Amino acid sequence: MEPTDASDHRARPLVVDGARRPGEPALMMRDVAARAGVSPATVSRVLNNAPTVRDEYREKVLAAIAELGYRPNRLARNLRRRNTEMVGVVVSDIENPHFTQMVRAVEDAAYRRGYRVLLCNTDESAAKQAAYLEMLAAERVLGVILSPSDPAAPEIRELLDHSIHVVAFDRAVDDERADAVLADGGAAARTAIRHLLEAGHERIAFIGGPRGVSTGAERLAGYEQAMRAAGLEPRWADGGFRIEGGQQAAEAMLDADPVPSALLVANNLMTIGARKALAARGRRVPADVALVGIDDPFWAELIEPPLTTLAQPVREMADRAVTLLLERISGRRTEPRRDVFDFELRVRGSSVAG
Amino acid sequence: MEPTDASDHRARPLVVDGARRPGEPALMMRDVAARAGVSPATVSRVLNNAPTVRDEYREKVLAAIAELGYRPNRLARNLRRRNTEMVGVVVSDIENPHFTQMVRAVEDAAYRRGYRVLLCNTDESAAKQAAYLEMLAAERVLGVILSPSDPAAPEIRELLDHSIHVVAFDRAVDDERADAVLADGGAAARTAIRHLLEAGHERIAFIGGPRGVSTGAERLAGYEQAMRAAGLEPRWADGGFRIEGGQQAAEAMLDADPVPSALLVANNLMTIGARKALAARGRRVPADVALVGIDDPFWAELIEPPLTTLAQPVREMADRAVTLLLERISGRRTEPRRDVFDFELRVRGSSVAG
DNA sequence: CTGAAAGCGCTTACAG
DNA sequence: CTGAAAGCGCTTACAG
Repeated sequence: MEPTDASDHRARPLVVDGARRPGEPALMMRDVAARAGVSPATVSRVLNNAPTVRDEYREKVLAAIAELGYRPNRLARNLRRRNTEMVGVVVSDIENPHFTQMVRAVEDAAYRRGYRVLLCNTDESAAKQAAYLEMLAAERVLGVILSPSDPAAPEIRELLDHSIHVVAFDRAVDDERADAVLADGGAAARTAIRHLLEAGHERIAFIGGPRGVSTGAERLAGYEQAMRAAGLEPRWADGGFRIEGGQQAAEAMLDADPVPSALLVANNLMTIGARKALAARGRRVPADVALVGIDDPFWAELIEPPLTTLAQPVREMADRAVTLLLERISGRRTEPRRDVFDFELRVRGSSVAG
Repeated sequence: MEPTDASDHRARPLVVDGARRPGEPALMMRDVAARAGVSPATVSRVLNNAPTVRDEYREKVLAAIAELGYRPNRLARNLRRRNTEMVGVVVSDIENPHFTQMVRAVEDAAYRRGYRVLLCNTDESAAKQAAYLEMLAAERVLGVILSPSDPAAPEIRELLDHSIHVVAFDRAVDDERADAVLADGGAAARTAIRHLLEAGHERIAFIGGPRGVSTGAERLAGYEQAMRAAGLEPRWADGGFRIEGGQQAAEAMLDADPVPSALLVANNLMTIGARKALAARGRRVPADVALVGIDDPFWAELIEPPLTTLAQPVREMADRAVTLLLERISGRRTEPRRDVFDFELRVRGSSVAG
């Protein structure tokens, strides 16, 4: 038996022949009202759990709903109430396990609270982000959880102007009225460098992401800072947060002189690319080159050697994002808020000799 | 002051700096109409690309829209038109890379055709599937692409009764009015067994999924059939399509006598579990035990040895599912249709000596 | 506590 | 080709 959740009010009618005939006009509130001998207003009150309905009526209405198999039309309610119960979730690549985890966690948190998720995948494209944000505005969603491809997009301002709440997730947005749930990528990079320094490395190179997004910029800054603090020369390349970019950047570094003894890679996709490059160049991990990746995708433990990572508390962060959104929606909070979480270093075989 | 039509009771201030002040009532069609000197009906026609609008008016309307920053309210259109541009996508676990690929591909195909995706994650729970399908019905989505946790759920019938189209994806549903886009899991299992027989294996065990869903049932049937045809005794266990289940099933098999020389695993999550079991028991792949997995997740090429898999053409299938849905929506087709795709064997290191 | 009536912001037959 | 008017199916002040 499945655990039944509270929202599951499936008092199922005995429909005589198994099904209403298809194509029949959908039932409306007034049909239920007629059957129950009350007004549509009363039906509406029952459906919305208004406390003021007499028990006798409530039961009649519930019975009529069950007998007829009535299903309210949300479209009408949404128009009347001028909003929906939907939350837009905008990510740049849902196939990236980091975002998959996040989408999953947001969906979960939203579902538990009675909200639904409209999924928007922007492919790191500013144009697609713009199209989606416009659509979310037109659709009058309650709020948007946004991991921006373009943090300065004018559509973000427009959403906020229309009082549609925005929570920046994972990556910051420029507009200061948005809430934000972020992880401290600068600290993550510094932690990683410290770990590699302790393991005796000095020639530590960095494969970074686009500096136009906050995660790209701050992870690079953290790396440079940690290297300079240790009296070492930073050396880095931009892999665009993509597999191929990571591979190309790593290949170039491995072909250069001196060859790095350790590689810090700024996201999980580029780490896949870096591993390909290492394999292609015949470099063993960690004997020849140590490898540390930011993000903790589930495959980190599947590969050989397992990948040392910096992990964000994705579920907690997703939960927080939904919480912040609901605080704003309910009006309990009006000032923007910015929560920053810490990464956690997970040492595995790719950075230390087994 | 703006030039206002006498009928416009809501004189609207000029927008000075490009941004409307937050909290102001949203612009409506009649505001645009007043500014352009036409009726709301004409604004609507322009917005919907009705061919009958005089060019001069069209331009005036477009200009007014741009100047005011008007964004139509989809909620109202949806109510009036009695539908939405949304498609529900229901999967049992979006974190399962197989479904991630599928959701991604469906989102892509839907986006290109102007539809949006409402994401529903059921966690293999019949109750959650029921709640989501009810919501999709209430929301009057155009259609549902469904990989069912519960193929016999009464909500599926209800959707179809309400003329909301359903395309079963990956897994079949009982109701015959639904379209279906499936892959031939029986043939996949037979192909896998043939491959292992050719490699000289005879003690081939199978880790299957729940027989309550079509993929679980038919992959098992294909395995049994192929084994019997080869004069071999089938041996299988149910791993519930989950990592832990796959691990437990594999451990039991490895502890039994005789130990299988090859393992066919019915989905990618259980394959992860099987690998854990093999590692825990100190069995080398493929030297001690060959391993073949159904599904071709991206991590199959990342691990050591790379995993031999049976791959579904997920993108093609997703495209087809969206196509079938749109055929039904447009009324171009009224009879249900069922498309079955073939898996493809991808031989990698886990099943043949390197 | 309940009902009649207005209204959410569009679209679309209908008449001109 | 265009506009006035009705209506999509609910919710919610308002009056009783």
